[in-house]
Amino acid sequence: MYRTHTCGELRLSDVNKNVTLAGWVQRIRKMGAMTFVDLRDRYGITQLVFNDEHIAGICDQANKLGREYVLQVSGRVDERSSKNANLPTGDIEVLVDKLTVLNQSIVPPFTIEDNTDGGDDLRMKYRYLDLRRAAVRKNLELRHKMAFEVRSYLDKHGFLEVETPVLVNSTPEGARDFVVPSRMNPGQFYALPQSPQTLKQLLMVSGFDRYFQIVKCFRDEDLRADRQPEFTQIDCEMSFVEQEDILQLFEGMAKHLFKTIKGIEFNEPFRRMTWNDAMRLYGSDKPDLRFGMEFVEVMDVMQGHGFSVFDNAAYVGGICAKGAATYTRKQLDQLTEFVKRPQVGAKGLVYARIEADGNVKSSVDKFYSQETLQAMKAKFCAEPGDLILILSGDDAMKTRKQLCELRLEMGNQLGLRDKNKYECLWVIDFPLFEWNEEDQRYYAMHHPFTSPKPEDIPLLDTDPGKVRANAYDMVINGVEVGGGSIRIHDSQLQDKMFKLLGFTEERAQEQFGFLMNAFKYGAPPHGGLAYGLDRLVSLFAGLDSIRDCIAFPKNNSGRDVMLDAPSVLDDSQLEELQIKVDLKHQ
RNA sequence: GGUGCGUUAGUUCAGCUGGUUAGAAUACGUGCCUGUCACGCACGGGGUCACGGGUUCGAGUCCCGUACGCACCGCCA
Repeated sequence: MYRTHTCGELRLSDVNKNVTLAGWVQRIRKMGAMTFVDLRDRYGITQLVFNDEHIAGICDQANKLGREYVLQVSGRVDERSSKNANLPTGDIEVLVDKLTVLNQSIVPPFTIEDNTDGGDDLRMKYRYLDLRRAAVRKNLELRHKMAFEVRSYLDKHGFLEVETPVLVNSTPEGARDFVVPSRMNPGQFYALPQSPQTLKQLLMVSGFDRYFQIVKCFRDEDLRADRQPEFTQIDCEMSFVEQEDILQLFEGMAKHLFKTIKGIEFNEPFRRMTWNDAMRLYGSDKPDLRFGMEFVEVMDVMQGHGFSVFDNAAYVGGICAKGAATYTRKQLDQLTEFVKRPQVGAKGLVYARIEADGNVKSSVDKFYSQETLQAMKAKFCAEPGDLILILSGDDAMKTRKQLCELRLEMGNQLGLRDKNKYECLWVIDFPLFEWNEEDQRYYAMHHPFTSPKPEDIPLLDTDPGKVRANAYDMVINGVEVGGGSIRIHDSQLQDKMFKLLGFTEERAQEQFGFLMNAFKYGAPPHGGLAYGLDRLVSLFAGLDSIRDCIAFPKNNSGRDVMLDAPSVLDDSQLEELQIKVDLKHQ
């Protein structure tokens, strides 16, 4: 037996027991004829004492150890004379009788401690060492616990976990596919699923009326802090349900997670907001509701006074930052620069301070009377000490998105985005289509299987852009953690959708014939949703990047720097696949 | 495809308007130390300043390009 206890479990009640521990050397403190070693495993850290008074010469053995050596030690649990309140095991130590070095270690490239000196890049290259750190390990433990609670909740509600294939076929719409060549079918490729969307719909046709799967999905698109090329979805689908049934059940799942994992109870139903309101009030389909600062439109007040920037704009609106009138000229200039960055793209920023006497002092004073400015102040419900920030532009939607960036930045600067506060929201009534200016055609905003709202079906022929979908997203603290829709189960309506999306009958048949045919055999009404597990875990853990809750993540360029993947193939492998690599852009 | 920031010791970073031998902290090594827990003290080793080009009497420092990393925009049904 390698060990009788872990390095995290011994307490005062274990004093005088003879124990055997195994683990890694975290730190060595040499005191002459006595040496302390912090021994670490997954469960914690226990202090070992090597004392020459106890066993002659044992310090010499201990002094030859190095960081990350793997040890097995036996000895007696003693109460410490000076305790360490920072450690769960801080009341005790193990007085070592016998030391066995199970393995040596070369000096690690960074310190394996909570406050490591290693940068992200290096930690990823040696991720197996990084994962020894409690800070990273805790994220994976949280991930396990959340996945466990998801399974428990869904099992309790009659869901079956069914695995779907990873080698499937390529779909033209949506994200780029990762492809896998087929040796047995030369010149042909599988694609890795962007989501098991069509397969779970087929399971509904098969009568598995409550399906779920915690499943890897793959998208060959550029990465972000919250986007990996392979990520994990909690994928769910139900039959004989309406939108309300799905919202209720999965709001319940989110609440179950908050309760069991974080001990937070939500007594009220989650807020709901139409996509239109979200865009109008927050300029985003995933607003962060931890703070207010809703947009206020001020076209009526501010236009027609000779300030041509506003007079010629399609949208003039702003936000009121409570108590921010103390902002200095320098800070306001920095905000102006922030909105003028290419990533935001505004032309400029108009600001107005509400002074202690109630007067409004604005950067465009010369165009406006105090009376007009007071009318504006009233629209914002602004009070002395507040700061009003206004953007304008030719394109109302673009300007709102710029204002959204400014709102989030002000939320950050004013400390309104508390990581320990959670504001959950359903965004509903998404548009069914999105017009693409470049291609001069409609694309499905969600996916081509999303059903229109029944009352909007007539608009499909007259004004497709106005059709609303039975689609919904769950948003927590400005993060889209999940989304779904009620699907089309009628093959005629599905045909119509494909037509509107520019599919010829042949192409629709070729790409989705299997689904269309299945729907002819009695498809039940169905719908579902999928949560992004990585995003949920990073939100619960308060992380800035989903990488920190993934054991072996990819870097910004989609590379695994530890494995050095992707890599070129041997000629013999290419030969077998009958593939010739000819890089065009070199 | 684009924008911004970065690349200097094992690591994290400093290095100003260009100027003799490139620093700190930490890690590492050696020695001292019996109550440390970020132990302490002393000494020591450790650098192709990412790469290529240019400007200059002289480049870690200025300019151009490349590579890599991070954040973001586009993209992500």
